[in-house]
Amino acid sequence: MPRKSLYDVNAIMEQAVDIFLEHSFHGAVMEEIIARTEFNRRGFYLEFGSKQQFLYDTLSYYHEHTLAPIVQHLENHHGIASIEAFFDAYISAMFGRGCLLINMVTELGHDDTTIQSIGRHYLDRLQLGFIGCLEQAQRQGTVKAEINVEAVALQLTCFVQGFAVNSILAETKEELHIATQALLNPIITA
Amino acid sequence: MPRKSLYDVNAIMEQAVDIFLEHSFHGAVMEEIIARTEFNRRGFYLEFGSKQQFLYDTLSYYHEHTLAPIVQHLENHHGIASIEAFFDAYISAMFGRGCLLINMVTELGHDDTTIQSIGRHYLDRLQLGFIGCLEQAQRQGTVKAEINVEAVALQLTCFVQGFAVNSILAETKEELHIATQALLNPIITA
DNA sequence: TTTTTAAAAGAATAAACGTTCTAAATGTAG
DNA sequence: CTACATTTAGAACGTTTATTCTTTTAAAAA
Repeated sequence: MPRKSLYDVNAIMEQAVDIFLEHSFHGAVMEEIIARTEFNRRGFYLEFGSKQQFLYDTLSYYHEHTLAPIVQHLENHHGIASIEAFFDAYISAMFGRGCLLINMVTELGHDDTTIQSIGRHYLDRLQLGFIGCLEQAQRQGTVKAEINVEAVALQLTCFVQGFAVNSILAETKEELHIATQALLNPIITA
Repeated sequence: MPRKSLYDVNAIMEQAVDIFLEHSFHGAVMEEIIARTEFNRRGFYLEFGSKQQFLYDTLSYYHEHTLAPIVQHLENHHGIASIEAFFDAYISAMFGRGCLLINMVTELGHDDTTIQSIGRHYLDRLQLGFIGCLEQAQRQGTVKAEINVEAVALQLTCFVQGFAVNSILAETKEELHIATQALLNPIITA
């Protein structure tokens, strides 16, 4: 029997997310990927085949382990509380780092249809999540009855991407929370 | 007397913006930059010194010719009308392309302090522009007196970056306009 | 027209990069 | 303990990249 490989794919993915967040896709060179992960070159290419495929897998891991659990808050359908929980979790995850998916959309989105499609699915899921929460909140009477649910959801979805960008430059978490409050205040019943 | 150079730096900058928007910084190779601009290699390095400096100059051109005229709307201090004019102009400029400055912030923002600083200045200017318009609008009675001007300005600034990202993936301009309306409606006096 | 000077074109260069290959090391089964 | 299969480490390879150099071309002043 042969020896078993020493590396833990999940741990590697975790570091890959950091590396791609720090340096972008093209800015992250194989040298650093090999050095900072517990990989050896051969293992890397046996496991992933190419740097490009490695990005896709990392993105998939990031979606599953970072984005999906946050979006999950919206899918609990607890109205406005879910939306607030979502933003709290989102700010914590993004602050000082930004969002890997959004970074890949801005870097590769024009050329790479795979990234485009992942990005669009993510936006759709957000949009549907917000709609569900807002409808629930309207039934509960916690948001104003007169708001246009789809339009507000579109606005919230857009806002989330703004957070992803601002998180890279923001000096403090505070301003992100203040912006969220300004966003939610007007739709909440007094 | 020697012959004069044939290239027009402004025209080149215009194309450079397109190239960097399409392929990102690292994704844009000198081969294409030389081929798509009316440049020859020697002229390029005589004029800019390096690809990196070329990016900075392109970014400066982009700020002056694309972003600044749009932000200018906010500096007219015509209250809510200025804000609406700003968003109309912004959506037109970004749709299907995204924002070069924001793309460079997401791609290079962690490593490159020059880009960081350009990005922060831009966000500050937006923030101040929104504050000026909102205060003016409050004096005119066109936005509600009870809103927290700084918080709403923070929210609008954040929203703008979300537009920059969504513009890359959005199918139609319509959804961007709808989101803007949802954003502005709650602060406008009935 | 001649001379001069710089631009244009693109070949050349050296470094960096993604990927593959080689040889040594090591865990496991018999 | 031996033999094997596979990992590990990192040297090697072929491309691609940014940058420089060389040669040819052409505008403009004398």
